[in-house]
Amino acid sequence: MFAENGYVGANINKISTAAGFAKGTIYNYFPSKRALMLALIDEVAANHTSVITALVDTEEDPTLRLKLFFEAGFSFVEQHPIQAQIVISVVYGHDAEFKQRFYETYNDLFNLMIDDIVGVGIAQGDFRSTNSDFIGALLMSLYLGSMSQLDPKGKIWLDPNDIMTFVMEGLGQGIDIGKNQE
Amino acid sequence: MFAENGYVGANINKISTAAGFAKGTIYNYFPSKRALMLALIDEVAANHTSVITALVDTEEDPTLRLKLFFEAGFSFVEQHPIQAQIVISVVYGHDAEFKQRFYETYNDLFNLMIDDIVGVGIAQGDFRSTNSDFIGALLMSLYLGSMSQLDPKGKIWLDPNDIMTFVMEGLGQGIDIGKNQE
Amino acid sequence: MFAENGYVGANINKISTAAGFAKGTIYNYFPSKRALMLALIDEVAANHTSVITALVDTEEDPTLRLKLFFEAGFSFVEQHPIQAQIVISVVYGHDAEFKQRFYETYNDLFNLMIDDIVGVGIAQGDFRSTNSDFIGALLMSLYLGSMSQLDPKGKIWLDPNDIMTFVMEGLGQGIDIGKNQE
Amino acid sequence: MFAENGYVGANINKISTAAGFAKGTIYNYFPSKRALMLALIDEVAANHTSVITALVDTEEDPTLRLKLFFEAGFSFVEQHPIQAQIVISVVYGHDAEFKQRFYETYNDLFNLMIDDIVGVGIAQGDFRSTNSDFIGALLMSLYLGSMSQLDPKGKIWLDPNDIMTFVMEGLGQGIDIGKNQE
DNA sequence: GATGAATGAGATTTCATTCAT
DNA sequence: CATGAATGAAATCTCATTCAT
Repeated sequence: MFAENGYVGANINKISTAAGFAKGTIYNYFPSKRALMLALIDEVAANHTSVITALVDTEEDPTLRLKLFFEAGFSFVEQHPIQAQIVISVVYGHDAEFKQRFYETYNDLFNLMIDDIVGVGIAQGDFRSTNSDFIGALLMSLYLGSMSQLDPKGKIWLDPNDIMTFVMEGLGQGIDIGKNQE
Repeated sequence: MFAENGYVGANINKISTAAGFAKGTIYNYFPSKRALMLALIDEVAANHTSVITALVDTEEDPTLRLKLFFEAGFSFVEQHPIQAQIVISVVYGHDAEFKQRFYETYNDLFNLMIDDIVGVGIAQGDFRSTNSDFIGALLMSLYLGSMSQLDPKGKIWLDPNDIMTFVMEGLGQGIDIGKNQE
Repeated sequence: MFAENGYVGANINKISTAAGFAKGTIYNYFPSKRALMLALIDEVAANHTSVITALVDTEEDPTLRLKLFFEAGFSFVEQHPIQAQIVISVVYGHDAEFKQRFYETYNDLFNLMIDDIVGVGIAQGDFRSTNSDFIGALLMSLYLGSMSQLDPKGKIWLDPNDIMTFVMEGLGQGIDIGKNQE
Repeated sequence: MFAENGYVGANINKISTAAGFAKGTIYNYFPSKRALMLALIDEVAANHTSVITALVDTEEDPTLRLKLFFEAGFSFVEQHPIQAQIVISVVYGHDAEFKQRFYETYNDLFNLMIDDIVGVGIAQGDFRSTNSDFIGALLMSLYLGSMSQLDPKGKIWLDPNDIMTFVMEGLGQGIDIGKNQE
């Protein structure tokens, strides 16, 4: 409900009914609609982070880790489009408290990208750049932007492989771009 | 108000008061809150499109035109952060009618990017890719994503020049990335 | 407007526009919407009353006068359906002030029917009844009821001649009923 | 409230307060003011129809059935003046949807009068006329017209017996008219 | 005298939240 | 522990009326 209609657009009554409970039951578990949304953000963040981290940690090479980050990320989006939509809703929404909660709960993921992948990659000379913060932020921005290009069935319009290729190219690898995009 | 709080969060009463009018006065000019929002989308689209088109049309070379697109785009965002926020609000929001209106009113800009810049650039061999649709969508996505990284003062977190450099690199030019990012 | 939508349903703005004036102009002539309606009731009453009285007064015999009353009445309704609708609106409406004004302004017509036609008719033995008030009220009720059976083109569904025949029969005359109704 | 002030004049806030509830409670049972009114029309129609039908069906002779129709009808009006006022409000009001609902829900009553009473009465030679539709419509019109002559206490100004006598006379019976009118 | 932009009281409707059962 | 009827603040929208031009 939150994913489909946004926080204000979501309706506690419909949420509870869809969940198979009565309206009041929600208030036995969450003190308010707002608290429910915050709990949801936490849950999504935990899932999202663990899926990506788990896969990224199977490799050590920064380039491979970066690829795995995007792969795991896009895979998460395709398999959990509703959770992804929640993220988009919060990131591009208007609620300061939700945004803050998002940045808090996704802190690990940002650090993974900026320090453990890009930072190490630059230090080892794998990536052409002197500024890991910029590159990290750019890549996260590109990732979030791609996520938001969901069609209703949760399929990302821009092919993940093509995006990765484009990114690798920008970071110094030479591969043909766009070949997977039909 | 729409920019700051989103469509649902905005309040007609506060909007009118902030504009120095009484509640009812708005309804002498717009039949509904929704119609006001649609008019706003149209106005922003017209401004946004004309600023970018005007600058892009001063050059003929696809590479230069692409640079000018981003320059004009980021310049518009920095000078009109509130209008930019409206765009973000619509693009990443939950209202289907607003989204459709956005895509209708921004049609020219999408065509400019995809056909007139990327399409021509690929045809001339300036850009390494065979798929102008993908590249065009990716670049528009990157542009919109960057726009949304506004801080409250309207300053984009990611430096426009760096983004352009990254893009040029991905498309086949060789310049150091991230040097302008402090 | 009042006829079509009722007093509350009528809109001062549309009224003035349809009249070819600006909204404010009405208030140069009438202190309020209510005053406008009251003036309208007076005007309709004057028309209505004078049309019926003029025709009824061309005869002296109560039976003929009663026939002329209905003839003139139905003729007025068919030629001025909108004015007739105003009358219905007031008589069957919910505004006490309007109703009172109606009974005041239609006082002459009620007296014409009850005293000058039915009263005289009973006194002369033309009508079988001992109660002119009842018969007068019944006939006025029947007249108003018939008036209200207007279709949008102002045509009364019940044929006036048939109603008159029915009435005459009830009052002691013998003519076939319903023959004019197709 | 609807009876007293008409549909537009009635106020949801006052309705709910008078009913001993808060404003919003009504909306737990009816989706809109309009839906509430339609439900009310249906309920009144069901009551009204069943009271009349039940009594009319105790006799077989058309003349007696016609008398019982008026008796039951006027009895209903005197015992449920507020429900009667609702009917008047709808029949002589300006809302097309309400009118249509009225004619739909009162269809059985119209058929009872036109086909089962007047039609049969004419066929059997009890009523002098060749047109059951006209007589039926006239009698329904007379009935509705009489109903609307309510004083605030629900007492009909025109005595039901007198109206019935008048009607019987018009249809071919010979009884003194108006003797019961005090 | 005509105008119509501005007004704001008041109406309907929504929905998060409470709480007695 | 679950329920859902009741609540009322708050939001959108209407429209008779005012008044400066």
